Amino acid sequence: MTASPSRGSYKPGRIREQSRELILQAAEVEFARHGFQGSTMQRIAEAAQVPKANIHYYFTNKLGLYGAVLENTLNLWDTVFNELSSNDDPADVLSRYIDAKMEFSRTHPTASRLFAKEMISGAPHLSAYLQEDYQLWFKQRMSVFDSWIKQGKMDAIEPAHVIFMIWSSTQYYADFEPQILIATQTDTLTEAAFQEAAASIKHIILKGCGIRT
Amino acid sequence: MTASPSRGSYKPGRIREQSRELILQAAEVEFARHGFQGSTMQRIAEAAQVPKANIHYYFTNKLGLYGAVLENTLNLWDTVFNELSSNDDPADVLSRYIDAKMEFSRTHPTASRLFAKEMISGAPHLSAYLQEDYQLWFKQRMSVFDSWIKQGKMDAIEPAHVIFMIWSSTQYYADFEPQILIATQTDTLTEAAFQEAAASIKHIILKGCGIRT
DNA sequence: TCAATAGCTGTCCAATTAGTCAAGATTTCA
DNA sequence: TGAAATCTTGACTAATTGGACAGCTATTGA
Repeated sequence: MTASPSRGSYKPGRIREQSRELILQAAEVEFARHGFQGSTMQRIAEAAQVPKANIHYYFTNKLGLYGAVLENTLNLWDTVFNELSSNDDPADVLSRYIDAKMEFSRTHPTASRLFAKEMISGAPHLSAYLQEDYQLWFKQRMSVFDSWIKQGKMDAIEPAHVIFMIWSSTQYYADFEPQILIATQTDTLTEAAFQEAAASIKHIILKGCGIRT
Repeated sequence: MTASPSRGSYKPGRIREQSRELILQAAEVEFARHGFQGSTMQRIAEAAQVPKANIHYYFTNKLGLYGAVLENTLNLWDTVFNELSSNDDPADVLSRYIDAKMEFSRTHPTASRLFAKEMISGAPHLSAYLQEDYQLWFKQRMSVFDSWIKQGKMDAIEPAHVIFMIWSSTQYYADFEPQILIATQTDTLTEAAFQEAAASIKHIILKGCGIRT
């Protein structure tokens, strides 16, 4: 609203994209750690190494910034969600999906944490995104499981719970990292540790669902 | 520091306990939903239906209140943690433990969420509690699993990952309730839903670990 | 009954922080 | 080059909020 482009035959600068991205990244880390209210524009500005007023040039207000971060993050999630494709071989599909989710936890822990915090807070800013598309996606995947059950390819377990188990166990390694580190008495989760965890999860889920590998 | 009991042969009132408890309960809900920074003393006061200044009479400051809430909560957790007793029958032990954890998620969702938020934030106020005792507990349970593996009572899976799977999947139904509600298109998680979830988790974990029931 | 102690709260204050703004610097392209 | 558009930022403001505190009421036990 500050400067409205009246009829300028101007170039929609690419500085814009760079600066926005820089700020968004800093904001994601800040929001994931301290939540919406707990984050300060000042700290985000410092992390992004720009003056605070510069953030307000690119984003209308704090909520707008938060929304932009959330949207950014949700696009990432979508990619991983859709990794759960339908296929005739449940062992193959679920293995891939668990690996993809686990890889996401490893490479995008802050995105996972941001999402988790939103959920725990009652998803006040997420409910808009998680409506019809999401429910459709969920229903479709459920029906794939159902068909596997009908074909005797897996045990008769309510598919929703299987999906929830995959989500929870994989996200745990991003969201609850401090607890894992303390419990296992290590100080970083290595890539090898993630692979070992993924292997364990795959073993338990597949075998636990009666899926032949 | 306001009124120091110099040498009063007085009775350490029981009003104290009541008021403290009232405030703690309101604070737990508030902190679980909005986190430490996001919570305001004013809102907690309103929820507890006491003037804000009254909270400051019982608790030194916001951090002190938060610490008290956290300590309260951790005592609850301990009880459930210790449900994982050692016993010769893994099916029995794990079944009971999963049920206990699930029951905790159902009856104490705010405690679960508070704990989760702390973890996701890097456990800044929790690290003190989660040191030696916790690590000892974890090691001991791990060795129980190891003995089961040695006795051929379960598959050779790194015990830590099994415990993490139990924790994550059971806590999920408290922490990520909004997501579950949206996905399953219901508006409350009934006791029956919890039992069904517990049954699924038990099926998958036990069978997945190769534990005979 | 009556101090002494414990419990309560309205009012105020200082610090933090989101957001504004206007002036200036830089970039773009005709 | 130059003027229009875009970008930058220091300084300021208003609102929120944690916390202090003095004076008050209620409870207790002798």
